[in-house]
Formats: sequence, C-alpha cells, structure tokens
Amino acid sequence: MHLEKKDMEKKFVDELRWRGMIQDIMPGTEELLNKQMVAGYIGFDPTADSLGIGNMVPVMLLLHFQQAGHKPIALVGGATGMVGDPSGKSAERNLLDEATLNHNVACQKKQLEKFLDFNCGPNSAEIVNNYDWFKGFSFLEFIRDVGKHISINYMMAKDSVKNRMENGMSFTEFSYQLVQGYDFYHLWKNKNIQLQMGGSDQWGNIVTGTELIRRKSGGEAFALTTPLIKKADGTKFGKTESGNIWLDKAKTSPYKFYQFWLNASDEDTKTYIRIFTLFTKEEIESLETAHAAAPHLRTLQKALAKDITIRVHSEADFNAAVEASEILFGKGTAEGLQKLSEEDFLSVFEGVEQFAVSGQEVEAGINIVELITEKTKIFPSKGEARKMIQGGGVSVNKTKVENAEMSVNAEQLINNKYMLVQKGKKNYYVIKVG
RNA sequence: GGGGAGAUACCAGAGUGGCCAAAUGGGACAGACUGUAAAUCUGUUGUUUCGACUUCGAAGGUUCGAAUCCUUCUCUCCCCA
Repeated sequence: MHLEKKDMEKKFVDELRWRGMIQDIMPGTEELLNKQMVAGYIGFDPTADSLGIGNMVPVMLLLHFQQAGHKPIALVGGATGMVGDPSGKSAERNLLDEATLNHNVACQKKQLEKFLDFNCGPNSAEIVNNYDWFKGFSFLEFIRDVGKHISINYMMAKDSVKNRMENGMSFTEFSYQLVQGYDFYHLWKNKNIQLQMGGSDQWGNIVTGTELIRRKSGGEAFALTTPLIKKADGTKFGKTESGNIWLDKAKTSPYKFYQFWLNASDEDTKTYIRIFTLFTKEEIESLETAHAAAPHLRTLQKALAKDITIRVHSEADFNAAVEASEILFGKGTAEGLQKLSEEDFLSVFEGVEQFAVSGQEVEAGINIVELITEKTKIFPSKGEARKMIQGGGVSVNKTKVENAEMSVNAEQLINNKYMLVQKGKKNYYVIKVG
C-alpha cells in the first residue's frame, strides 16, 4: 500500500518547527513525511468525560498533520485507560470502572469529531479504540507474543518507570508501556500507520512501540513528540482556581473558556497562539508587533481567545462571551448594571454561576455574610466571608461591601430579581431572587 | 517470612508533656499597583453567635494538662531472604 501524498505545499515538520511544537523527532521521520502520505496517530487517555484544553495540543497536531496531506488517526484508549499510564505521575493511579470508561471514550470521540475532517478522500481522519483489539487478547497470548520481545531491563530504563522506583509502582502500571507499545504494532501491521505522536511524556511509551515493531517484525516506525506546555510562571497549564478548563460547555462555560485565554500572560500568549491557532507565521508576527506597540490593548490575547473560542464552541458563543466581558470588565458601573434589560442580563450571565434565594428572605433585608455563605455557596464559611469583606474583596452589584454588618434588601435587586456578587475582581456570581 | 522507617492543615515539612490552632517554605485566595498581563509589595489561609469549640492516621488509656507518653488497630514505604 503506497498512497500518493495529495497536498505538498505545507510541510508538516516545518510547520511544527516554527510553531515550537517539536520536542523530539526520530531520525528519518521528516524525510518520510515529505516523501509520501503517511498515516499517524495520537492516543487520548479517557480519564474524563471531556477533553481538556491540554488535549488541544494533540488535536492541533492531528489537524496540522491532516492539512499537510497526511492521514490522522485518533486513538481513544479504551484498553490503556483500564491500565493507567504511569508517565508523569508520582503515584499509583486509581482505576476507573468499565462503565465510566466507556462513557468517557464515547464523549471524547464526539469532541474529536469536531476538529478533524472525516470525509476528504484518502487522508480522511479516523478514530480507533484500542479496546477493540485488546478485548479478545488473552493474558497468556499477550505475554507470549508481546512480552517476549521486550526485556525488563529495557522497560525499567524508561524515565516513567525509574521515577517511580522509589515510591513503588504496581505491575499493572509497569506493563502499561507494553500495552501502548502493542497498539503501535497493531496499527502499524493492520493499518499501515507508521508514525505515533504525542506529548514529550509519551516518548518512552512511543519508542517501546517502534522497538516492538522492529523486534517483532523487523519493521520501521517513527515518532514525534511535542514539548509539554508550561506557563511562564512555572505553574501547570490548563488549570485555574476553579479547576480544569474543559472543552465541554456544560463543564466550562464558553464565557469562562474565553476568559481563560484572555487572561493569559503576554509571555504565555506568544507560545499559545502558535500552538492553538492556525494563524500563519506572518499573521502572528504582525499581531505581536501590534501588541508590543500597545500592550494594554492585549491584541494577542484577544486574537487567540477569539480564534479558539470560535473553533471549540461557536461564533455565537464567542460573541456572547465578549459581550459579557465588556459589561463585567469594561466601564461597567453600578448604574450601567441597573439599566440592563432582563434578557441582556441573563444572556450576559449565562455562563456565570447562579444561585437561587427565595423572595421573602431578601424582602426584609438580609445580612450580607449570611447571604453569601448560608443562602448560597459563594463562600464556604462565615469566617472566610468576613475576612474577605474586611480585605475589600467582595462587591455587590459592582459596589464594594464596606463592612460585614451590611444587609441587602429588595431595593438593590436588578430588575427586581437579580443580584450580582463579586468575589475578588474576576469571580462573578448571580443570585436570583424569586 | 525477617528487619527498619513512617502517617501532622491543600502540599512539603518542623514540633517529642503546658509558651501549639500548631514554626517554615510552597501553593491558593484577596488588596495595592496595572492592561482582566507579568513582576513586586501587603494581608488571609480549621470552625465560630468571637465567649469559645473541634483538629496532628483510628480507637482506647495515663495525666491537672497530650500532636508529643502507653496499648491495640489500620495504612504506607524501604531493606534482606
């Protein structure tokens, strides 16, 4: 099987190189990719029922891969997810039960379908699930056919294993690299997939695959990894105070999603815009020039946030997020807020966390601390709420709460129904009274 | 099977009879400054009706008084065979 590569104008490796998306690449990989159409895959770990933005890196990788005329395959790890990847983990993982796993695989599959083209001729994308070839594979068969080819010494030399020798690691996790390695072998043998990609933490696992292919069949396969994204301040990418940033709107509203990108630091944005958007090199450089000339306009962050919000969600979601942001962070004042119509108010705060409180409770006036702790879950304890108020960190309807004894009543409601509570500068909560 | 080490707040990690709601560092949150950025500085980080109350793996015990001493239990790690 040897297919003609259909679109040669964009060279995959060159493209990744200037975007800073290459950590390691196996010798010969680039030559192969420039010569012919190649099928390549990336594995996704079904630990949650939605992909997070961290997973957007491999998604973008597959997208570039397809745009360069190659055939992208996304592998969802129905089988590997049952074992647990030790890479990058310092402790033994908890295993998910089968039902959860199936659910997660199905959800991730649906999300992946949004980004790749599954109907464009020979290089159409595909999704495979490694559970399909592992479900009928018995333990004895596996250790005879696969385990026999790879030595323990080889497996133990891997960083993912070495790092865990101190704290211990189960046989299950130890065998993970073999299971993943076999995926590569299986795909290489049955689907002519010659390349596996992934994050740099996957290098060891990927190489076990190419090694297995070489020893078992004398075949050749290739590998390419991306650097792990780190924020300039060294903290983990893709997380905020309130947790992971997910692609699923039900888990992370488009508003929050948009805000996440908008809030990225200048330094990080330069990295992100190369990785997460499809802007060309020239476009990015001109955006950077514009940004440097007037940093307070945050040209880069806006371009990044817009592009990715539209691609992950939709244009309408993006517009709503911008509108909400304008009102919350623009010249929005207490008066401006009062003037909002009910529909506008609701659409603006669609993605903001909401709480309901009954009418009578507010009618006569209610203490602010009680309102934000007991009636709603904005603060976990009264002590904390008081301290925050004393530190000037709480506002109601854009007006700072001066002391903890203050009470609020029906007169302060917006449209006689809503109240906007702010914890710090960026965390908004809507209280609906009625 | 034998020997050893250990379990303290979100994490790391001091504390080995009262001065301990528990050092220090990190993280997190907030304030100031800004550009909804970064850096910096400051504050907070068990609950509370501010009188207290419940915390140091679990349960008991000794004591006027326990994270600290004793007993049992649970769990974790390391080394040897």
